[in-house]
Amino acid sequence: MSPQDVAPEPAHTPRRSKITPERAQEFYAAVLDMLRESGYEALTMEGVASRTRCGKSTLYRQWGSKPELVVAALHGTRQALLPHIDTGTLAGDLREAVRAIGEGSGRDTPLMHALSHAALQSPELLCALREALILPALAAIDEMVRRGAERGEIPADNPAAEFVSAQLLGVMRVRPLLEGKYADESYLTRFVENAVLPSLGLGASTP
Amino acid sequence: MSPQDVAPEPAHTPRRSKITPERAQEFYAAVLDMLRESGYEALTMEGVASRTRCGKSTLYRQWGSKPELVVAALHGTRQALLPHIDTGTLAGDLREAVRAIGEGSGRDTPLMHALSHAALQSPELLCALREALILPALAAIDEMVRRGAERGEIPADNPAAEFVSAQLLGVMRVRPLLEGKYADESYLTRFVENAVLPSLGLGASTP
DNA sequence: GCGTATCGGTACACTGGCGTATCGAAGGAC
DNA sequence: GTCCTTCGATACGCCAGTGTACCGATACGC
Repeated sequence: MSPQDVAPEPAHTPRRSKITPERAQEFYAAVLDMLRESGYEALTMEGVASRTRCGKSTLYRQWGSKPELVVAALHGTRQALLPHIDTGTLAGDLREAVRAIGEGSGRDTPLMHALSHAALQSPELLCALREALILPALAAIDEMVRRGAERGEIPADNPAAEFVSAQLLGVMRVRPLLEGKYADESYLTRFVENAVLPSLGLGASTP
Repeated sequence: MSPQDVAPEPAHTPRRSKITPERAQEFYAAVLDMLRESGYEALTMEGVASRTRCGKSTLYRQWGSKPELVVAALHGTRQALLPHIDTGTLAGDLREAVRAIGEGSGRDTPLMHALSHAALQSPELLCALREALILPALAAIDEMVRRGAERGEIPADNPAAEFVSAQLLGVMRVRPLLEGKYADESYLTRFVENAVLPSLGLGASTP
């Protein structure tokens, strides 16, 4: 993933011609990595410049300011938090979803943590965060629930249905405060088995 | 430089004698307020000094640094997020709890948001945050569940029991990202009715 | 090839917060 | 009433990050 390991030691950094889309992706990846590592406030333009081996002038020419760069990074790397999942049962879908989340918890969970407070104070940032990370995850989960209702696994008007995504995202966000570490697959799986599925009226032993 | 630029004090600020416990509470309250308003990173010693009308020297003499001041503020104002609640039924307790949380959501929810990311990078801060806010809330909720099991409302080994507090705290923390505003009483109540209680096997209509 | 636009890199002035030092003044002890 | 402590306030040096300006180098269009 990280392109920096293939740069052993050129005598001087090779000059670039223009900001190609591929090059922009490198910037975006660096920005998101730094956000995950240290948070929004600790992200600096100088840090981005030095990590990506570019001049600050390039950053300011292209994006203007740190908030704009972060928003662009979110929009520019809209990658699915959840892959497409369709196991045939709601319980299976949810189990697979938390497996995927736990597997990728080194990626999107820290990012949400890093941006959530900053986003509450910047409408643009909140909008970008929701579009890039939150709404896709919500949509994916709601789609699983919808299919489950369509198949008749749960009633179409199951009142717990609308809270499934909030439960999952919520527990992802609160676990670090309770346990000091991100929610892993094993915890999330137990949560789904023992809390989410029962709230929908599905027993823990449902296949 | 010249005394002409600011004349904010018609009356002279009354000198204080020493940092009495009451005075310390004023500092702590100011710190927590500023945390709620702007977050941990934006909190500055200079800001605290000017808001509390004290000299920076006083802050540094007394607390040494910003992290220590914040930790002291958390410890020094350990106020119950939840009042003591015992309505006689688990469902009643949980409904009352979310009512209290929703009512006080202008106080502790923003505080948790402000500190959660910083706490993940500072063990002392995480410890203080847990002791001051999180563990008391956890204990209160778990106590409700324990009493419910004792009364036979739910099985003693109900597997969903351990997730009740995580469900509640989690949804409190994720709501702003989904809806752009803190969880209010009405949302939390619907959540308890439609997700938490059903996950415990209690119907929504249980008194 | 050649010209030009853009790059990476650096220097600069500016800002804001940190932490220290110092000072006059007021409170409290006696 | 006097002395001594501690306060509030401010000035200072320091550092880090911002955003601009300028440079030589170089990839690309023609």
